Amino acid sequence: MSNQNIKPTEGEMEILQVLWQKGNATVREVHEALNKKDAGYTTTLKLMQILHEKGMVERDTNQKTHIYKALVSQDKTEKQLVTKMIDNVFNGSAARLVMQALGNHSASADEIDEIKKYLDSLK
Amino acid sequence: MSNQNIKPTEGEMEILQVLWQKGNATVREVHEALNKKDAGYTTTLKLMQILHEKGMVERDTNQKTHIYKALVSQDKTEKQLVTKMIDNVFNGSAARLVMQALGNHSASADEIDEIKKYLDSLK
DNA sequence: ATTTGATTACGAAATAATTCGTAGAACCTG
DNA sequence: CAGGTTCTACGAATTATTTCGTAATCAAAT
Repeated sequence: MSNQNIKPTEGEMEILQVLWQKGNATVREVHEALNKKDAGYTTTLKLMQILHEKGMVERDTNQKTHIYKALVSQDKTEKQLVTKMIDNVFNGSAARLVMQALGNHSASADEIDEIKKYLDSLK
Repeated sequence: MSNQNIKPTEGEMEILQVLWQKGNATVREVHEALNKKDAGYTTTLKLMQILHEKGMVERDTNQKTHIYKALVSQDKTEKQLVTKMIDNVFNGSAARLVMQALGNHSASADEIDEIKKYLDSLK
């Protein structure tokens, strides 16, 4: 099976998102992107090192300051998390998740149209 | 603020779901409903006791065998989890979550119809 | 060359979550 | 009532996750 089990923790997810958004980045860049009052620099560093151990990111160590890049795809990771939530929370019903997501959250009229179009394209 | 912060852990969620489904239940009933190879009876018990400490379930202790019942609403809990995922994983876009959930093939044709109806009802 | 500042490595503390062992109480059944 | 079973309580072990302190390394600047 070529299926690596992607299961980033919450802290790891925060970092992955910065990497997905920036393409690649140094520890400092990531750390500043998530300017959380709580965590220190070495905390971010450590998490990124763990991500590297786990094979979820790669890094270029040619320079003193390493440059990180996500190896796991955003799409696959999101899918995995969503699937897990559908199973764990919504008893396997994607529809229930969708309705819960739309019922509360300010889904704008635009978003709703977008989703409709998407549904039609699924058929 | 009347907003209790519902943040069940994964293990707690499993139990809550059984309680939501059954209405109320003993520890044994819950434990058997989730017949996981891994966990022993007292593990389930402990988790339910923790849920009780945290105020997420109530229990009737008149009989030797206690009867548990969820206090937090399924709807609110699901909403909270979904909202958190939208924020943490999808940068605030409910639409992105929805599409990810539907793109999955986990949605049947029936479900898709249901969602369409729901969207129409939204205005 | 020496200092200063930024970086990585790494272990370990702190926190959170799960799992289990054991003791004692309550309830049968004979 | 004695023995066996089921239950709760509770502490503690285990595992996972996050956070930090410190040392070593490197680079830049004086």
